[in-house]
Amino acid sequence: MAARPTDTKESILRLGMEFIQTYGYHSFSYADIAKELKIKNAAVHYHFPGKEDLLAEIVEQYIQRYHELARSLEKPGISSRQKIQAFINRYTALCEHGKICLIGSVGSDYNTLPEKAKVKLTELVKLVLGLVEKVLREGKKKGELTFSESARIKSILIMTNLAAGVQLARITGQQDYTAICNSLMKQLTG
Amino acid sequence: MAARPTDTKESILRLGMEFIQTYGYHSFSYADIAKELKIKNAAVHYHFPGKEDLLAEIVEQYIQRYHELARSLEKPGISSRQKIQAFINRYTALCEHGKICLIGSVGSDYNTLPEKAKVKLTELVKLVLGLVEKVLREGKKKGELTFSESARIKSILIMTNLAAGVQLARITGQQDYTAICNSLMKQLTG
DNA sequence: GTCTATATTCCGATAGAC
DNA sequence: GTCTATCGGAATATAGAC
Repeated sequence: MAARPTDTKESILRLGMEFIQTYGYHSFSYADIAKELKIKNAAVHYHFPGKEDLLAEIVEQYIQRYHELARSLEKPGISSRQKIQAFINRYTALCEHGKICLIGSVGSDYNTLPEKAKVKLTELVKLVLGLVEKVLREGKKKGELTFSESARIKSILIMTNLAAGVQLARITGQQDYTAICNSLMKQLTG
Repeated sequence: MAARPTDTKESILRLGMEFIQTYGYHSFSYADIAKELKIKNAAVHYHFPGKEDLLAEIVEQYIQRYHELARSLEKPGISSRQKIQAFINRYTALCEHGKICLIGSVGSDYNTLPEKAKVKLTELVKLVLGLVEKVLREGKKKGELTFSESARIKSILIMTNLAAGVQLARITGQQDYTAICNSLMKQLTG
């Protein structure tokens, strides 16, 4: 099934991410991953000795993806509105597959997480909030975005709307999430 | 330990609620409850045959508490501002104990919930959103609250800010949650 | 209503062969 | 790098005595 040596490891990470966003960290097992990849329990343990090692690398991968998003948005010619939209689009993609964001999923389990994962999760949240805050501050300065709160507070408001919004979508339907997105963009771009 | 027959059942419900809000539905066991109440595993099963029965009753209890809140806010002489504050205060109380709201906790586990709990959770969310929406609509009509969105959308925005806000507080600290509350009240009451 | 005792299943994890 | 085999532990749950 796996040709190059790293293929299996990458597949495990991908599946782990998917399971966490779909079912939650405590609701999938190494057996679930092994079955899906048509390998055995022990093979998963070879790549990630403990489940907490897998979790830490999944959160780390999410961090790297946000660094990549930040870099891609630094290219010239992208409006602040487009940058905010790119951020929102990440949540929309999750929503359309019945998933929730990693922060919301793992965050709900915060008090049961191994210390290593707690630290990485905090790093991730600060990264995301910082990214949004920067876009907001620049957008306001350039006159492309309008909001009355501080950029810091506004980034928290937006992120909490989206993170809880994708969770709400699974309970009451996707139209509530769509309404959140429309409202956020309308607030910011008048 | 338990004098009246219903004491144990009430204690189990109370502990179950606390565990769900602190650790999550999949991270506590009947053994945890039994140990805390100094009874045995089997005694918990007597009151709630399956864990999903316990979950359903906990969500139902939460529904009843919101009905009580709704009734208490119908008394005359309470301003719309005070009603919103009463709603926010529920989240603040959770936050101060490192807990998150039932909706956010169980909502993260949505795809793994028994059908009975899913139905009750949907009922709970609609109840809470409806309650906030009503207060917003009346407050706007009376000139006590200001917002540009529809009351329905605004209720969703407020609820998602609070639900995710208490989760964020465990990760990055309580000051972010406090900032959310201050911002929400400032938005609504100018 | 609570107990002892136990059945069943699953999970995370490891040893050692290939 | 993956396998077979297995261990220890925990969780949900039930039978039957008190």
